[in-house]
Amino acid sequence: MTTENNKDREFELHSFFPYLVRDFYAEVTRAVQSAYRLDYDMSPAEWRCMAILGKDQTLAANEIVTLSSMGKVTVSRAVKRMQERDWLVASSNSDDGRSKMLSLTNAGVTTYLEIVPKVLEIENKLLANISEKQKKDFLDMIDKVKKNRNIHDL
Amino acid sequence: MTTENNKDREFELHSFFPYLVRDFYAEVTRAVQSAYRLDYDMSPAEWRCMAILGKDQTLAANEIVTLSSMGKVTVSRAVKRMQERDWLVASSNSDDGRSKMLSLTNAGVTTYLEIVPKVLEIENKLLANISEKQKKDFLDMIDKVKKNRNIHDL
DNA sequence: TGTTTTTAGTTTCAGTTGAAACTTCTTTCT
DNA sequence: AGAAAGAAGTTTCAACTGAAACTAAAAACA
Repeated sequence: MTTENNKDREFELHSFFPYLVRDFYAEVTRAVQSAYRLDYDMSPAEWRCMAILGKDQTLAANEIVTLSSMGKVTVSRAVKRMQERDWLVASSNSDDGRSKMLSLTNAGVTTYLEIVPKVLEIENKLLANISEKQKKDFLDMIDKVKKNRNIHDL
Repeated sequence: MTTENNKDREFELHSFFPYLVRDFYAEVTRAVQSAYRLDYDMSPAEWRCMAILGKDQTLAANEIVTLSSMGKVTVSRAVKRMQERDWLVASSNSDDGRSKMLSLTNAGVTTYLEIVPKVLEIENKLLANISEKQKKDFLDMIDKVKKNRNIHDL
C-alpha cells in the first residue's frame, strides 16, 4: 500500500565507490588539519599555499593556482590573509604589472618548518604498516580513475 | 640574502598522501554530482539522503545520520528541502515523539529511480578497465588507513 | 513521582568555497 | 599606434558545512 515502484530499489550507498572515496577523504583531511588548524589558525588553502611557497620559494599567484589545484579565488584569499599575518610578502613583478611575486617571510618560513614535521608525522601514522607496493597500487588506481574521468568527460 | 632557514625546505605537496587523496576526491565527486546537481537541483547531502531512503524505505533522521556519515545539521536541512519539494514525507513516530519517520514519496521514488542508473553509469565509467582485484586492494588500503587513524587517534 | 540527564532535531552563527562579474594590465591584431 | 581580445587578481554573491546553543521529548535515577 502507498508504495508503488517497489521494484528495483537496490542502490547501495555503502558500496558506491564515490561515497567510499568521499568518506575516506573526510577522515584523512580531518587528520591532517589537526596539525595546523587550531594551533596555527590556518585553513587548508593557506597551508597549501605555504607548502608550495615553502618549496618553490617565489611564485606568482597564478602558479600557485596551477600547482595547488585550487581556484584562483581561494588562492587570492589565502594569500591576502597570510600577508596580513606577515607570513608572506608580495613584491612587484617586473615582467607583468598585474601580478606580484609571492614568497614567505622569515616568519612564514619558520611556521612552515614547524608544520612540515607535524604533517609528515601524521602522514606516516596514516600509512603505518602499509607496504610500498600497496601505496604504489593505490596511486596507480587513482591515476586510472582520473584517466577514465577524462576519457569519458565526466 | 634575506633568506635564512634555507635548509630543509623539502616538503613536496604533490607526493603528500592527503593532498593526493583530496585531489582525487575532488575529481570523483565532481563527476558524480554531474548526474544530479543541475538536472535535479540537488546537493550531495540531498542525494545521499535519497539514496539511503530509497533502499531502506523508512527511517528516522537519526538513522540517516548514522548511515550517511553526515552531520545531523546537514541531514536536517536536506530533509527539510526534500519535504518542500514533495520528495519526502515525515510521519509521526509512535515510539518517540521527538523524531519523525521519514520516507520518500512516490515522486521521490521516481526521482530516485531516475538518478540511480545515472550515478551507476558514472561509477562504471570511472572504474572502467579496473580489475576486481585492484578495486579490492584499493578498498583494503582505505580500511588500513582508517584503522591507522583510529589507532593513532588522529 | 519528580528531578536530572540524555537524546532527537532545529536554528543561529561563522567559516570555506566556487561562479560570475569586474578591474587592471598585457597581448594580439590590423 | 589604437582597438579588441585575453589573462591576473579581486570582489561580490550565493550555497554548503560544522560547531554551539537551543527546544522538546525520553530515559535514568532517587
